[in-house]
Amino acid sequence: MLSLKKYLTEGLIQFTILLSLMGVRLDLDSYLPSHLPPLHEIILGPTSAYTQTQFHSLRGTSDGYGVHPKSVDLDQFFTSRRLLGCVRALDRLTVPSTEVDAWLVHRETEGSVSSAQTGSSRPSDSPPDLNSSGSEPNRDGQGLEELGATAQPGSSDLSKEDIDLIDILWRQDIDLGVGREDFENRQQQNENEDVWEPLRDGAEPLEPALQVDGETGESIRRFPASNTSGLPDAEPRPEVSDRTDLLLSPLIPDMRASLDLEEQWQDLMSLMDMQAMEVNSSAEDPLYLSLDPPLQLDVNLDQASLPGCSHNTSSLFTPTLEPFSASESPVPQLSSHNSTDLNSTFGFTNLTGLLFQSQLNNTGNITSPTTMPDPLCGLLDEALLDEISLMELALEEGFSQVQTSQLQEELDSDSGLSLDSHHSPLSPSGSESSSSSSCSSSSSSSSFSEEGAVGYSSDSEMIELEESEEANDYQPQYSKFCRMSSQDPSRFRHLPFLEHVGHNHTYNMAPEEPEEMQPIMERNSRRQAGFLDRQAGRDEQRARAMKIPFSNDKIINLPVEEFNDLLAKYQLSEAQLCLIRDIRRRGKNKMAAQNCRKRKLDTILNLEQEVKHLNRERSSQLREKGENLRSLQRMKQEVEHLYQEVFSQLRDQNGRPYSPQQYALHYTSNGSVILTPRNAGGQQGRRPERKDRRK
DNA sequence: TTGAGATGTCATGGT
DNA sequence: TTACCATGACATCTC
Repeated sequence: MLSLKKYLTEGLIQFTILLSLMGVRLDLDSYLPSHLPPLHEIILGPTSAYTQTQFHSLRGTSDGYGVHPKSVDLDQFFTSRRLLGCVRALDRLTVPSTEVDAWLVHRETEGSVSSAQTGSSRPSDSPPDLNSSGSEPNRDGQGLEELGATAQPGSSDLSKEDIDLIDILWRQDIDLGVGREDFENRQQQNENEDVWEPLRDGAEPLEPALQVDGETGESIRRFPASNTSGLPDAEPRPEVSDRTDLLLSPLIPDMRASLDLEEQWQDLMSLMDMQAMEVNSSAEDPLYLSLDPPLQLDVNLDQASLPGCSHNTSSLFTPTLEPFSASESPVPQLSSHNSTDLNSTFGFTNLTGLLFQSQLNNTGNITSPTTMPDPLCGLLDEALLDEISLMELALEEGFSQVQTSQLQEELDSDSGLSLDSHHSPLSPSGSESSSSSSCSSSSSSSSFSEEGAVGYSSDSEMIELEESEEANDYQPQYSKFCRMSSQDPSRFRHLPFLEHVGHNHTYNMAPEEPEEMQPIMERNSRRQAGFLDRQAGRDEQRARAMKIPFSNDKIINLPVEEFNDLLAKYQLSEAQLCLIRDIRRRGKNKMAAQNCRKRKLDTILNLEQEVKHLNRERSSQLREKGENLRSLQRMKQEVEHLYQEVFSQLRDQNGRPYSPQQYALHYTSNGSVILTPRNAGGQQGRRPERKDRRK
């Protein structure tokens, strides 16, 4: 509407003057109603870009060959098919259909609209009523006729091509900042120089009038009106009615597919969440500690007696050293000093370190358990300790690159997420990166995969996803993620009803949308119409102005061999060749930029998911670490009590207990426990007492 | 009027 | 060398 106002307020008067100077009588008042499209659209005639041709209507009803190559629904169609395949492969989802709702709508309007069917299809023998569907009127001559304009093709001296050219030149002047005065002056100059005379008379000049494109600096060769192309017309433009029929052949509006897509997304995401939960639950499994081989005490039975070893576990976990502090026992209380000395005295594994350290902890002399030396390094399985230490290293000192890569592999295997993955299963449009590289090859072979399209964003998809976000609390990144998609229009060159859709860089909007989607759609429609009219339409206008005899889609998407062959078929000027190459370069780069940005979003989204996954895993491992530490502490206490119990029950040849100050039990590498005199540091090999004892 | 977001385009480097 | 792609940077536009 803004563009309409702009044209009405600024350009319409000038254009009226221009047309009046050329002898064309236009009833511009007929364009004033608010529901009419901008004037330039009316004059330029419809392209599939602006016409509500409802190409999306075939989506979901066929194999997609009815989808317009640049329709916003094409990517969604592919996405829907792929997701539907995934979901069906899971054999657990049933995709509900809203077909019944559509039928009810049809039933209500059945009496009033005799020719209309459910909205999922339109009879081919009944011409569609574009105006009644709320879409923009046909911008070709047909549209002019419907709007009551008197400048109909064939009824005026000016052909549609001339009107296009006039409009293009006028708009280029506006783009260059030429004011109204300048434009009027130029009009007068044109009138004086009779520049338009050949056009009006339809006489073909010997030399086509050359004009310099102020925007591109290129020379525009203008051809007479009688020859609409001025060049070998290898692609004759069809008549309006034929084109319209062809374009409107696949008219099956399909909101159901979009709704299905939302549901499929929800199910797919719930599945992925379930997988993530499984990963977490597996990671949270407690780490069971075991002693293997079992603690073994080798005590010399010849020199020691063992009067009844109590295995009362309650006593084992009593954090005191009552037996040692008994009054009748000659064993004095041990101090930390003794413990240190003992540990430093014996080079091999010393249980006294554990014993006395823990004892001191229990008596309150030593506070932190982390300061004590690892007393179980000889008792616990080394593999277990390695595992614990690795976890601590990972948790407290960060992941090393190797660990990160391992974790990455695990994450990839678990959730399918990858930092560098361009084929993330999360991606609604999957393998666009590889597809972009295969764009030309696919177009050359005229075969394509459903996910390999390269092209433009799907605005209706975005709208649907936004709607689904609001309704289903979708994660917003998914709409952002799905905002850009890829399509390759060249892959649909063989489709007959798309053959004439060559200048479409815009997106179709679904013609029959729910009422609640209308504001969003109108907003996006206005935005895209204005934006794409300037951006994507620029090259189209240039191509038309330069009389490029083939479509921009071909220019952009043809393989280089076919492209060169196409160029060789025509006698093109240098300016035309330059423009064609620019269009090709810009078009390819445009798609590349879209793919690049999509990859960025994919990467960001994947990283976001990965961070969440790592956070969950970190929490799980922290819990596991705490459990391990508690278990380790319990084992320390148990070993301590076992030591005390065994040591207190050892007797020498005289039946007296050994003094803890003079003897200590040591755990050797072969699993035996020996009793060693503390002052016999150089006599470690001597075993005064040895007692085999299975625990 | 300003800022954010989207998109197109150009330049550059890699393949 | 040429064509193509990826991407950073910038411009433009809309909201």
